[in-house]
Amino acid sequence: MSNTSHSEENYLKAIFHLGSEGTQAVSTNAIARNIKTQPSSVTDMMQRLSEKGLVNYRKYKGVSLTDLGRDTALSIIRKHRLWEVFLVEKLHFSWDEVHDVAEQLEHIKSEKLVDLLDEHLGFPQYDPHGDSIPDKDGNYPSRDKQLLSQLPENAQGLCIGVKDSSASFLKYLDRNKISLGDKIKLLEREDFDNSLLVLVGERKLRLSQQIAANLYLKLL
Amino acid sequence: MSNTSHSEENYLKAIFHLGSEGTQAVSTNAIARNIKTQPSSVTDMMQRLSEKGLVNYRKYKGVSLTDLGRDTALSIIRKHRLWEVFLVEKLHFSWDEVHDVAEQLEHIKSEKLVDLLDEHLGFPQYDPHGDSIPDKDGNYPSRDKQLLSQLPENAQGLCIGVKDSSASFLKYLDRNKISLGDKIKLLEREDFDNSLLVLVGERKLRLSQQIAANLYLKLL
DNA sequence: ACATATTTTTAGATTTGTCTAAATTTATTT
DNA sequence: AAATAAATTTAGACAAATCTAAAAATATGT
Ligand SMILES: [Mn+2]
Ligand SMILES: [Mn+2]
Ligand SMILES: [Mn+2]
Ligand SMILES: [Mn+2]
Repeated sequence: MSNTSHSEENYLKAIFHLGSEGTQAVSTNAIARNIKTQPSSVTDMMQRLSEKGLVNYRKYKGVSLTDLGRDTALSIIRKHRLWEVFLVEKLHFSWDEVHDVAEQLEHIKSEKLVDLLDEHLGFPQYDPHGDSIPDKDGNYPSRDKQLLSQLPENAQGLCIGVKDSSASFLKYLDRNKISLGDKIKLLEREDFDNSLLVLVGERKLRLSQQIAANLYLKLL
Repeated sequence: MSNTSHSEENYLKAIFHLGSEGTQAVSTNAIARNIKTQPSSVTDMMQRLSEKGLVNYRKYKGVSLTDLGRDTALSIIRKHRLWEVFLVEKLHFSWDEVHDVAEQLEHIKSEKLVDLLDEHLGFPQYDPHGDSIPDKDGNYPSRDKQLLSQLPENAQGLCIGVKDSSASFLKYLDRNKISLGDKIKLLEREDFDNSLLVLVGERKLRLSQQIAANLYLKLL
């Protein structure tokens, strides 16, 4: 396999996430913003990743992942999400605490470790935030899901994921007792501010547009 | 806490191990040999670690750990050994496969992770090679153990650790079905080559001096 | 004690990954 | 189609970690 550094792996992941799974070209500035670095550093790195055959880079035109780059990115994402499952299921971290630790663990290099971890966890398909976990060949299920904010009135579904997985959003959900797996029904939309009146299980709640735009539902 | 790099941590660990738990001064060359680097790189690093207050360094006189350096080294060793236990107990790695992965895992920075891992493993006192695991304050049990090679005839004890934990030695032990916890009795020593005739459980075995010099026993 | 060998340090170079400031290219307005 | 703005790249610098070769300090042997 390719011999990628910690830093190179972070760039590959960013390109994957920014360019709808790596296929689309991504701009220098978008990457810089994503990994909190300067555009000039991104350009440097893109030239190096291009040398290594991990990205397709055309000056001023943005980058996309090569097949090799995509495989590498998926293997990092696989590790990230498996470690998140481990932290929540086995060590009882809460879902808002796992990301930063997983950012470190995802760079550990040992195929055996990843595969045994996967087995130890019972080959989970989704991480604690509802994101799907690629298998060892890089395949992952894509399920159809919709943002709560985009549903028509009276639609209902199961909450299966979050779009924003920042600690502050996750803690908001905890405080309001909204968890993955909950049944949510859209009762009515307030035209003025686009806030929603919803039924979470048995409870009536009012959710702002911002909240609703970050909750994924699987329609029932 | 101190903000140590991956590389700095490896140097601190080396100094700890080479200078009987960090208290004694260690030579530049010994460190270089231990971490497979050049003596000039060691000198450079010692000057940097000294700046950071992690080691006591006197030109040409060797180096020892400060209290802060010792604490840091112990925290890395704690993590290394806890991860080794995890890999063996939970993921079913064999004891000769864990070291290299633990060398990576020991650098993950999250106090919460380490403490929850410790709890998850049931606060183990020893790693798979019989080395003791420091607790969160850096305390660890020291038990009296003796090398099999140094026992008098007819002495017997429990095998509680290995001095050399290289994969090749550990695999030799596996092939010969010698494990930690086995009862070993020294039947006779051959004067010519210092090899030993021993009883491992019920089995009679002849062990070379080299093997015997790497097995720790607790006398019965 | 003096010559020789060994150990350790310094000097200078290299790689990786980052930065700021300036130059260049591409996009947007008027 | 210029002029202006925004995005991107280049140039040059820097810190961390490493190396090789040369110089300096320490240890050893006669
Ligand atoms: Mn995450
Ligand atoms: Mn996640
Ligand atoms: Mn080890
Ligand atoms: Mn060990």
